[in-house]
Amino acid sequence: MRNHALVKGMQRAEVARRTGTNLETVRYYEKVGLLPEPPRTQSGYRNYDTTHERRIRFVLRARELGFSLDEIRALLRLVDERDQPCADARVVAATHLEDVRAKIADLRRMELVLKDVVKQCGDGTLPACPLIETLFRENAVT
Amino acid sequence: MRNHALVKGMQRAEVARRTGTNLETVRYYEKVGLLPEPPRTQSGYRNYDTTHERRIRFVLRARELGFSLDEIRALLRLVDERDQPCADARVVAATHLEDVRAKIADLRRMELVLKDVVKQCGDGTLPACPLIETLFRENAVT
DNA sequence: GTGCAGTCTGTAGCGGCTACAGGCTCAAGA
DNA sequence: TCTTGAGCCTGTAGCCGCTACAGACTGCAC
Repeated sequence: MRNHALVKGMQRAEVARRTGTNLETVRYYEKVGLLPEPPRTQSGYRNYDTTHERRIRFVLRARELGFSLDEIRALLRLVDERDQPCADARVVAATHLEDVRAKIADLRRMELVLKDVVKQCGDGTLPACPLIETLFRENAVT
Repeated sequence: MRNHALVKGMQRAEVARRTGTNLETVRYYEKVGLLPEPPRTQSGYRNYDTTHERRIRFVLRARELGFSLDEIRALLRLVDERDQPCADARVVAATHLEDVRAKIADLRRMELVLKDVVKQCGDGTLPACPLIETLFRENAVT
């Protein structure tokens, strides 16, 4: 049984395909310390297994939620090193949630102004352009 | 009258201070073609006037509204070259408005998930961490 | 054996700045 | 007059999160 080539691994292209990651991104994540260095074949090819795949998925899901790579590194360190990571992980997530809310607030301010100027521009046949005048005026956003 | 050293200009530090721009950013905007090259003094110092200041403010306001430098270049080209820039400018702004709305939608999705996991984590004393389990699970964001 | 696809490495590029090194210039003070 | 220090000049490198490409090697099919 053990001789059955214990859990045959996969190469970079396969793990990328299975996780929906760009091929180069996998190597990048390894380089920046998000992914442990996989074992290599005799000729130096990387050999991934399901733990790598699982970890890549973690990174991708966290990226989808907008976590920075630094935050993800922190989360993964908690996972790896702490028995009870929840309190610390919660802090990371709560801080990030505040960042996300701040970004939303910024974007909503932009949206309001943009919506207004586009409306004022009407069909664009005005002699003076409200958009351009807004941009030349001070305190466009307030 | 004309001999009165026609409109004495200012140097980079002053125009930066007056517009609230970082000193280096002014040079950067010149380098990437958002700002025309100002005249130089005999010793090569840049000499800005109020038209440069006005243009820098335009760029800053547009940045506050989230326009990319490419979009700003396009807007400025319209200002410089078109008699009636409003129709084209409106298209640039409307397109950007759509981008902003898409970003808001993305962030709101993130916010919902994050809010939920932070809430589930409670005070962080749970044995299993809902946040971390969510990240290891597929389709964190849906 | 020969082709071709896959992998390896290192490096450069994107956007939008920001910062710093190393050299010049300029104005004020001793 | 000489010096000192602040300001300006240039070019270049760094930040983030990838992405892409060059040039060399490997591995598999025909």
